[in-house]
Amino acid sequence: MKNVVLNEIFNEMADIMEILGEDRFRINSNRKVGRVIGDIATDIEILLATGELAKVPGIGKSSIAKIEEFIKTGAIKAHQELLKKIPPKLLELLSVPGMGPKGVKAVYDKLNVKSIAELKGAIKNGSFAELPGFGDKKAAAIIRGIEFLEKSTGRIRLDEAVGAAYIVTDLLRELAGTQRIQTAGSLRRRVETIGDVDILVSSGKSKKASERIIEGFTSAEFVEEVLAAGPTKGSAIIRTETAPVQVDVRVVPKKSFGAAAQYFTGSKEHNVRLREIAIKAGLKLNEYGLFKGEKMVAGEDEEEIYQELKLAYIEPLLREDRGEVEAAKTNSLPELIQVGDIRGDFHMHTKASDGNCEISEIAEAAKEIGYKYICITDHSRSSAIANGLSAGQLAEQIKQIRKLSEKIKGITILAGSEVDILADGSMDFDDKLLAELDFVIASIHSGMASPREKVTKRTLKAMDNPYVNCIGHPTGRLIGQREAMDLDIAAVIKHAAQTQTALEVNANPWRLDLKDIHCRMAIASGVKLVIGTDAHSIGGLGLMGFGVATAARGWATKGDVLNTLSAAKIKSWVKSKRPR
DNA sequence: GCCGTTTTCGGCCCGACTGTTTTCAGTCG
Repeated sequence: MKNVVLNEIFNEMADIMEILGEDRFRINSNRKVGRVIGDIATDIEILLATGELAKVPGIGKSSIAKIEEFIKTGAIKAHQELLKKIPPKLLELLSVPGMGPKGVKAVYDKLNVKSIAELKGAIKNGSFAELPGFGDKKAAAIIRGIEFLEKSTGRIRLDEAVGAAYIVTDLLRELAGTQRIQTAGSLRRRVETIGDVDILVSSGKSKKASERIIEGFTSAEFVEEVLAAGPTKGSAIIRTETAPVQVDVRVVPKKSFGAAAQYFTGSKEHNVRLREIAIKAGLKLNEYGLFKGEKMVAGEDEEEIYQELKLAYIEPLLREDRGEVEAAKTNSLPELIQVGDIRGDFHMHTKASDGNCEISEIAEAAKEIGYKYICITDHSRSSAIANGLSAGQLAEQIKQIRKLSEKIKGITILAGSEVDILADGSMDFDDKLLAELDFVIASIHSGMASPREKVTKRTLKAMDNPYVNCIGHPTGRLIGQREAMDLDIAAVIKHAAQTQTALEVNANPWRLDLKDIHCRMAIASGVKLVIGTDAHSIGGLGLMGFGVATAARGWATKGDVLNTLSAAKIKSWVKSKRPR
């Protein structure tokens, strides 16, 4: 798919135009085109060919011409022209916290600084601080920004963000004057990676109460560095078990709590849409409330804001300006799947392969959660590193599972396997053995760097096997660590629909694979999702929420997810693909 | 550059904090 590279091109054009000081509305427009392309789950070439692209909001004639040019020639002239206007490394300066387009233009024009390395030099020799509008403090802030950039790994995983949020909310709860506490931002929307953690607090009326809360936060022992501390907002880098995390705390009055929650949950693009709707209705929306003139018409609760704007309530998970505002207008939002709808977990490992607990232990733990069934899916023999089971060992395990499922009351234990898809697309076990299993997940664990055609073909062939019920972690990505395979996801989804094969939403926060927009694409094609925690321990079962959130971000309803069915229904679903 | 139950022209989201300023621009979210 050319979506990703087009997304980058349009963003780069916007960045360059911003440095050059061009019209900000055109800049915004280009940025929006980039984002919209990045969010689209369908191959942009297909959209272009079918004429659907013209219907996508935000993409106009001029952008369509550019996209067409790119698909035909592999480049966009306007983009090339812009690139000629600035030195290649200048854009990296924008990534330094504290350096915006104006700052970049100033250091380039006046000091001929063309890269982060040269910026460092200009700060060291003092020329930076002498620029008009700059100074010693700004110089120090930029140096800190560069250091942060050098040591940080960028965005953090969801589980890390959740951990950081706990550290801070635990403290805030203990502080005098705090009333309601709510995590907001991308963490509340359960975006796959988080830049910084936003936490919202409501406090009593006095300004002092608010100041004390910010002070309590910024002076906490876990704070490594205070980035900003005003009367209502504090921003700090905190220590966590894994990485340093930036946390922003905002204190708002009780009557504005809902408006602030709405505002700080974002996404920015979603909020822009809401404010536009407000303006058209003669209202004004900000973090303090929805106003008609001076009068507040909504603000204490989030729901009333949407209500007053004549929109159905939009769940945080959907607030990305990916069509949810339009759906809210016509009251056609999906009823999203929730953790409570999940009746069982399909993907887990035990001591037999690379897990650390017994089947009985994980079954009891699952029963405790309230599941009606689990499916044991240890690795197959080719996953030697993961101590994969031989055919004989799996046959033994199946017997063991049947006995345990009888013995442990209140939960059904299904016998499954996470079978390797071999290099030629065949399965690591023969069909006779696979036929003994209740559910088969097929996964690629090797040759992930192979060319697109090869990894795609492998996956398609696996789905042709009548005993394969689900493709595990279809793209193989590890967030922040390993790129996804160069898989033709559109082809995989199409074939999944044709072969009645489900696609996994691996709930492990390292994976979240399929990711949200791929889930949406699969659902649109009628493909069922299976949410699996890929637990390697009892604690791993607790990751289900991340998978459910990811599916819901892809607009999944209960009906789109196999985990919401009973064990009996699962069995008949499996049976319907098998030869009679 | 994009868009239209106030518009095919004339608009286009909002506020906190910081630093360098004597009233505001830049950056961030």
